[in-house]
Amino acid sequence: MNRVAAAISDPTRRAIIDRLARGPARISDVAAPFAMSLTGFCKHVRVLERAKLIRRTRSGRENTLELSLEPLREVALWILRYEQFWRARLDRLEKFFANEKEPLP
Amino acid sequence: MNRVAAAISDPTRRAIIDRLARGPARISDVAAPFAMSLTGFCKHVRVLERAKLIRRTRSGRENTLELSLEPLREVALWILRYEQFWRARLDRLEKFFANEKEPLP
DNA sequence: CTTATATTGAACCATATGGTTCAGTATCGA
DNA sequence: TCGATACTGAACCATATGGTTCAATATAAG
Repeated sequence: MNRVAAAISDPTRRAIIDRLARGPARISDVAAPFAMSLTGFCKHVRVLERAKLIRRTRSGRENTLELSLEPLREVALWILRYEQFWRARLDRLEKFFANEKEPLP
Repeated sequence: MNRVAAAISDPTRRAIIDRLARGPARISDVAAPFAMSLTGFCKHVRVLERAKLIRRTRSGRENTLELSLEPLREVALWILRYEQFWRARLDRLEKFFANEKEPLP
């Protein structure tokens, strides 16, 4: 989980994850909103890929990125071991999510 | 939450958190099990301190470290947004299968 | 007062991160 | 075929991380 926690420590990469949570997309399309060179952007993609948080599908010259949230589970589980320290807050959080109709931003 | 996620991406620092979850302790005592110089260990403490995951109380020459799990909440919250996403997908999938005439393969 | 204990600072090293630019490759469309 | 599009690699830079050793400081204990 080292690479996963490190991966989500960067706001650009969290934004990439947020974007891909709405569905798979090409690198260029995901990169478009970022004020950064495409080369720099690709480095973030590499970091997410090494953390297994995204899968890449090459078809021709296009690279389609797809989110794989599985590795986040381990980090969540580690943090939730301390659940007892803030159980009340977590309960409220769960209720909040339970009442949401659209879970994603 | 950048510093927090980065802080927990290192196994030594996660072990420090695990140790301090059992109660406050002096730096030397926390450091003892680690095959590492005390100076090196103190650097990890600094990282955790900047992430506000531990508080330090100086009394004389001793530094007592105390855990503050609060900052982890933001990371947990961010991940749990997707936990909900998994559940929502699963729910939809279950409904889909529930309406199928053919049983599951 | 002297010495041992607890911790920090400074300097150093290797590697990773987050970014750039420029050049190259591969492929799609006209 | 030719040019535009979609990336990727190489080289570079600054800073952070994870570690070391040796020296310094502060304080507690004898």
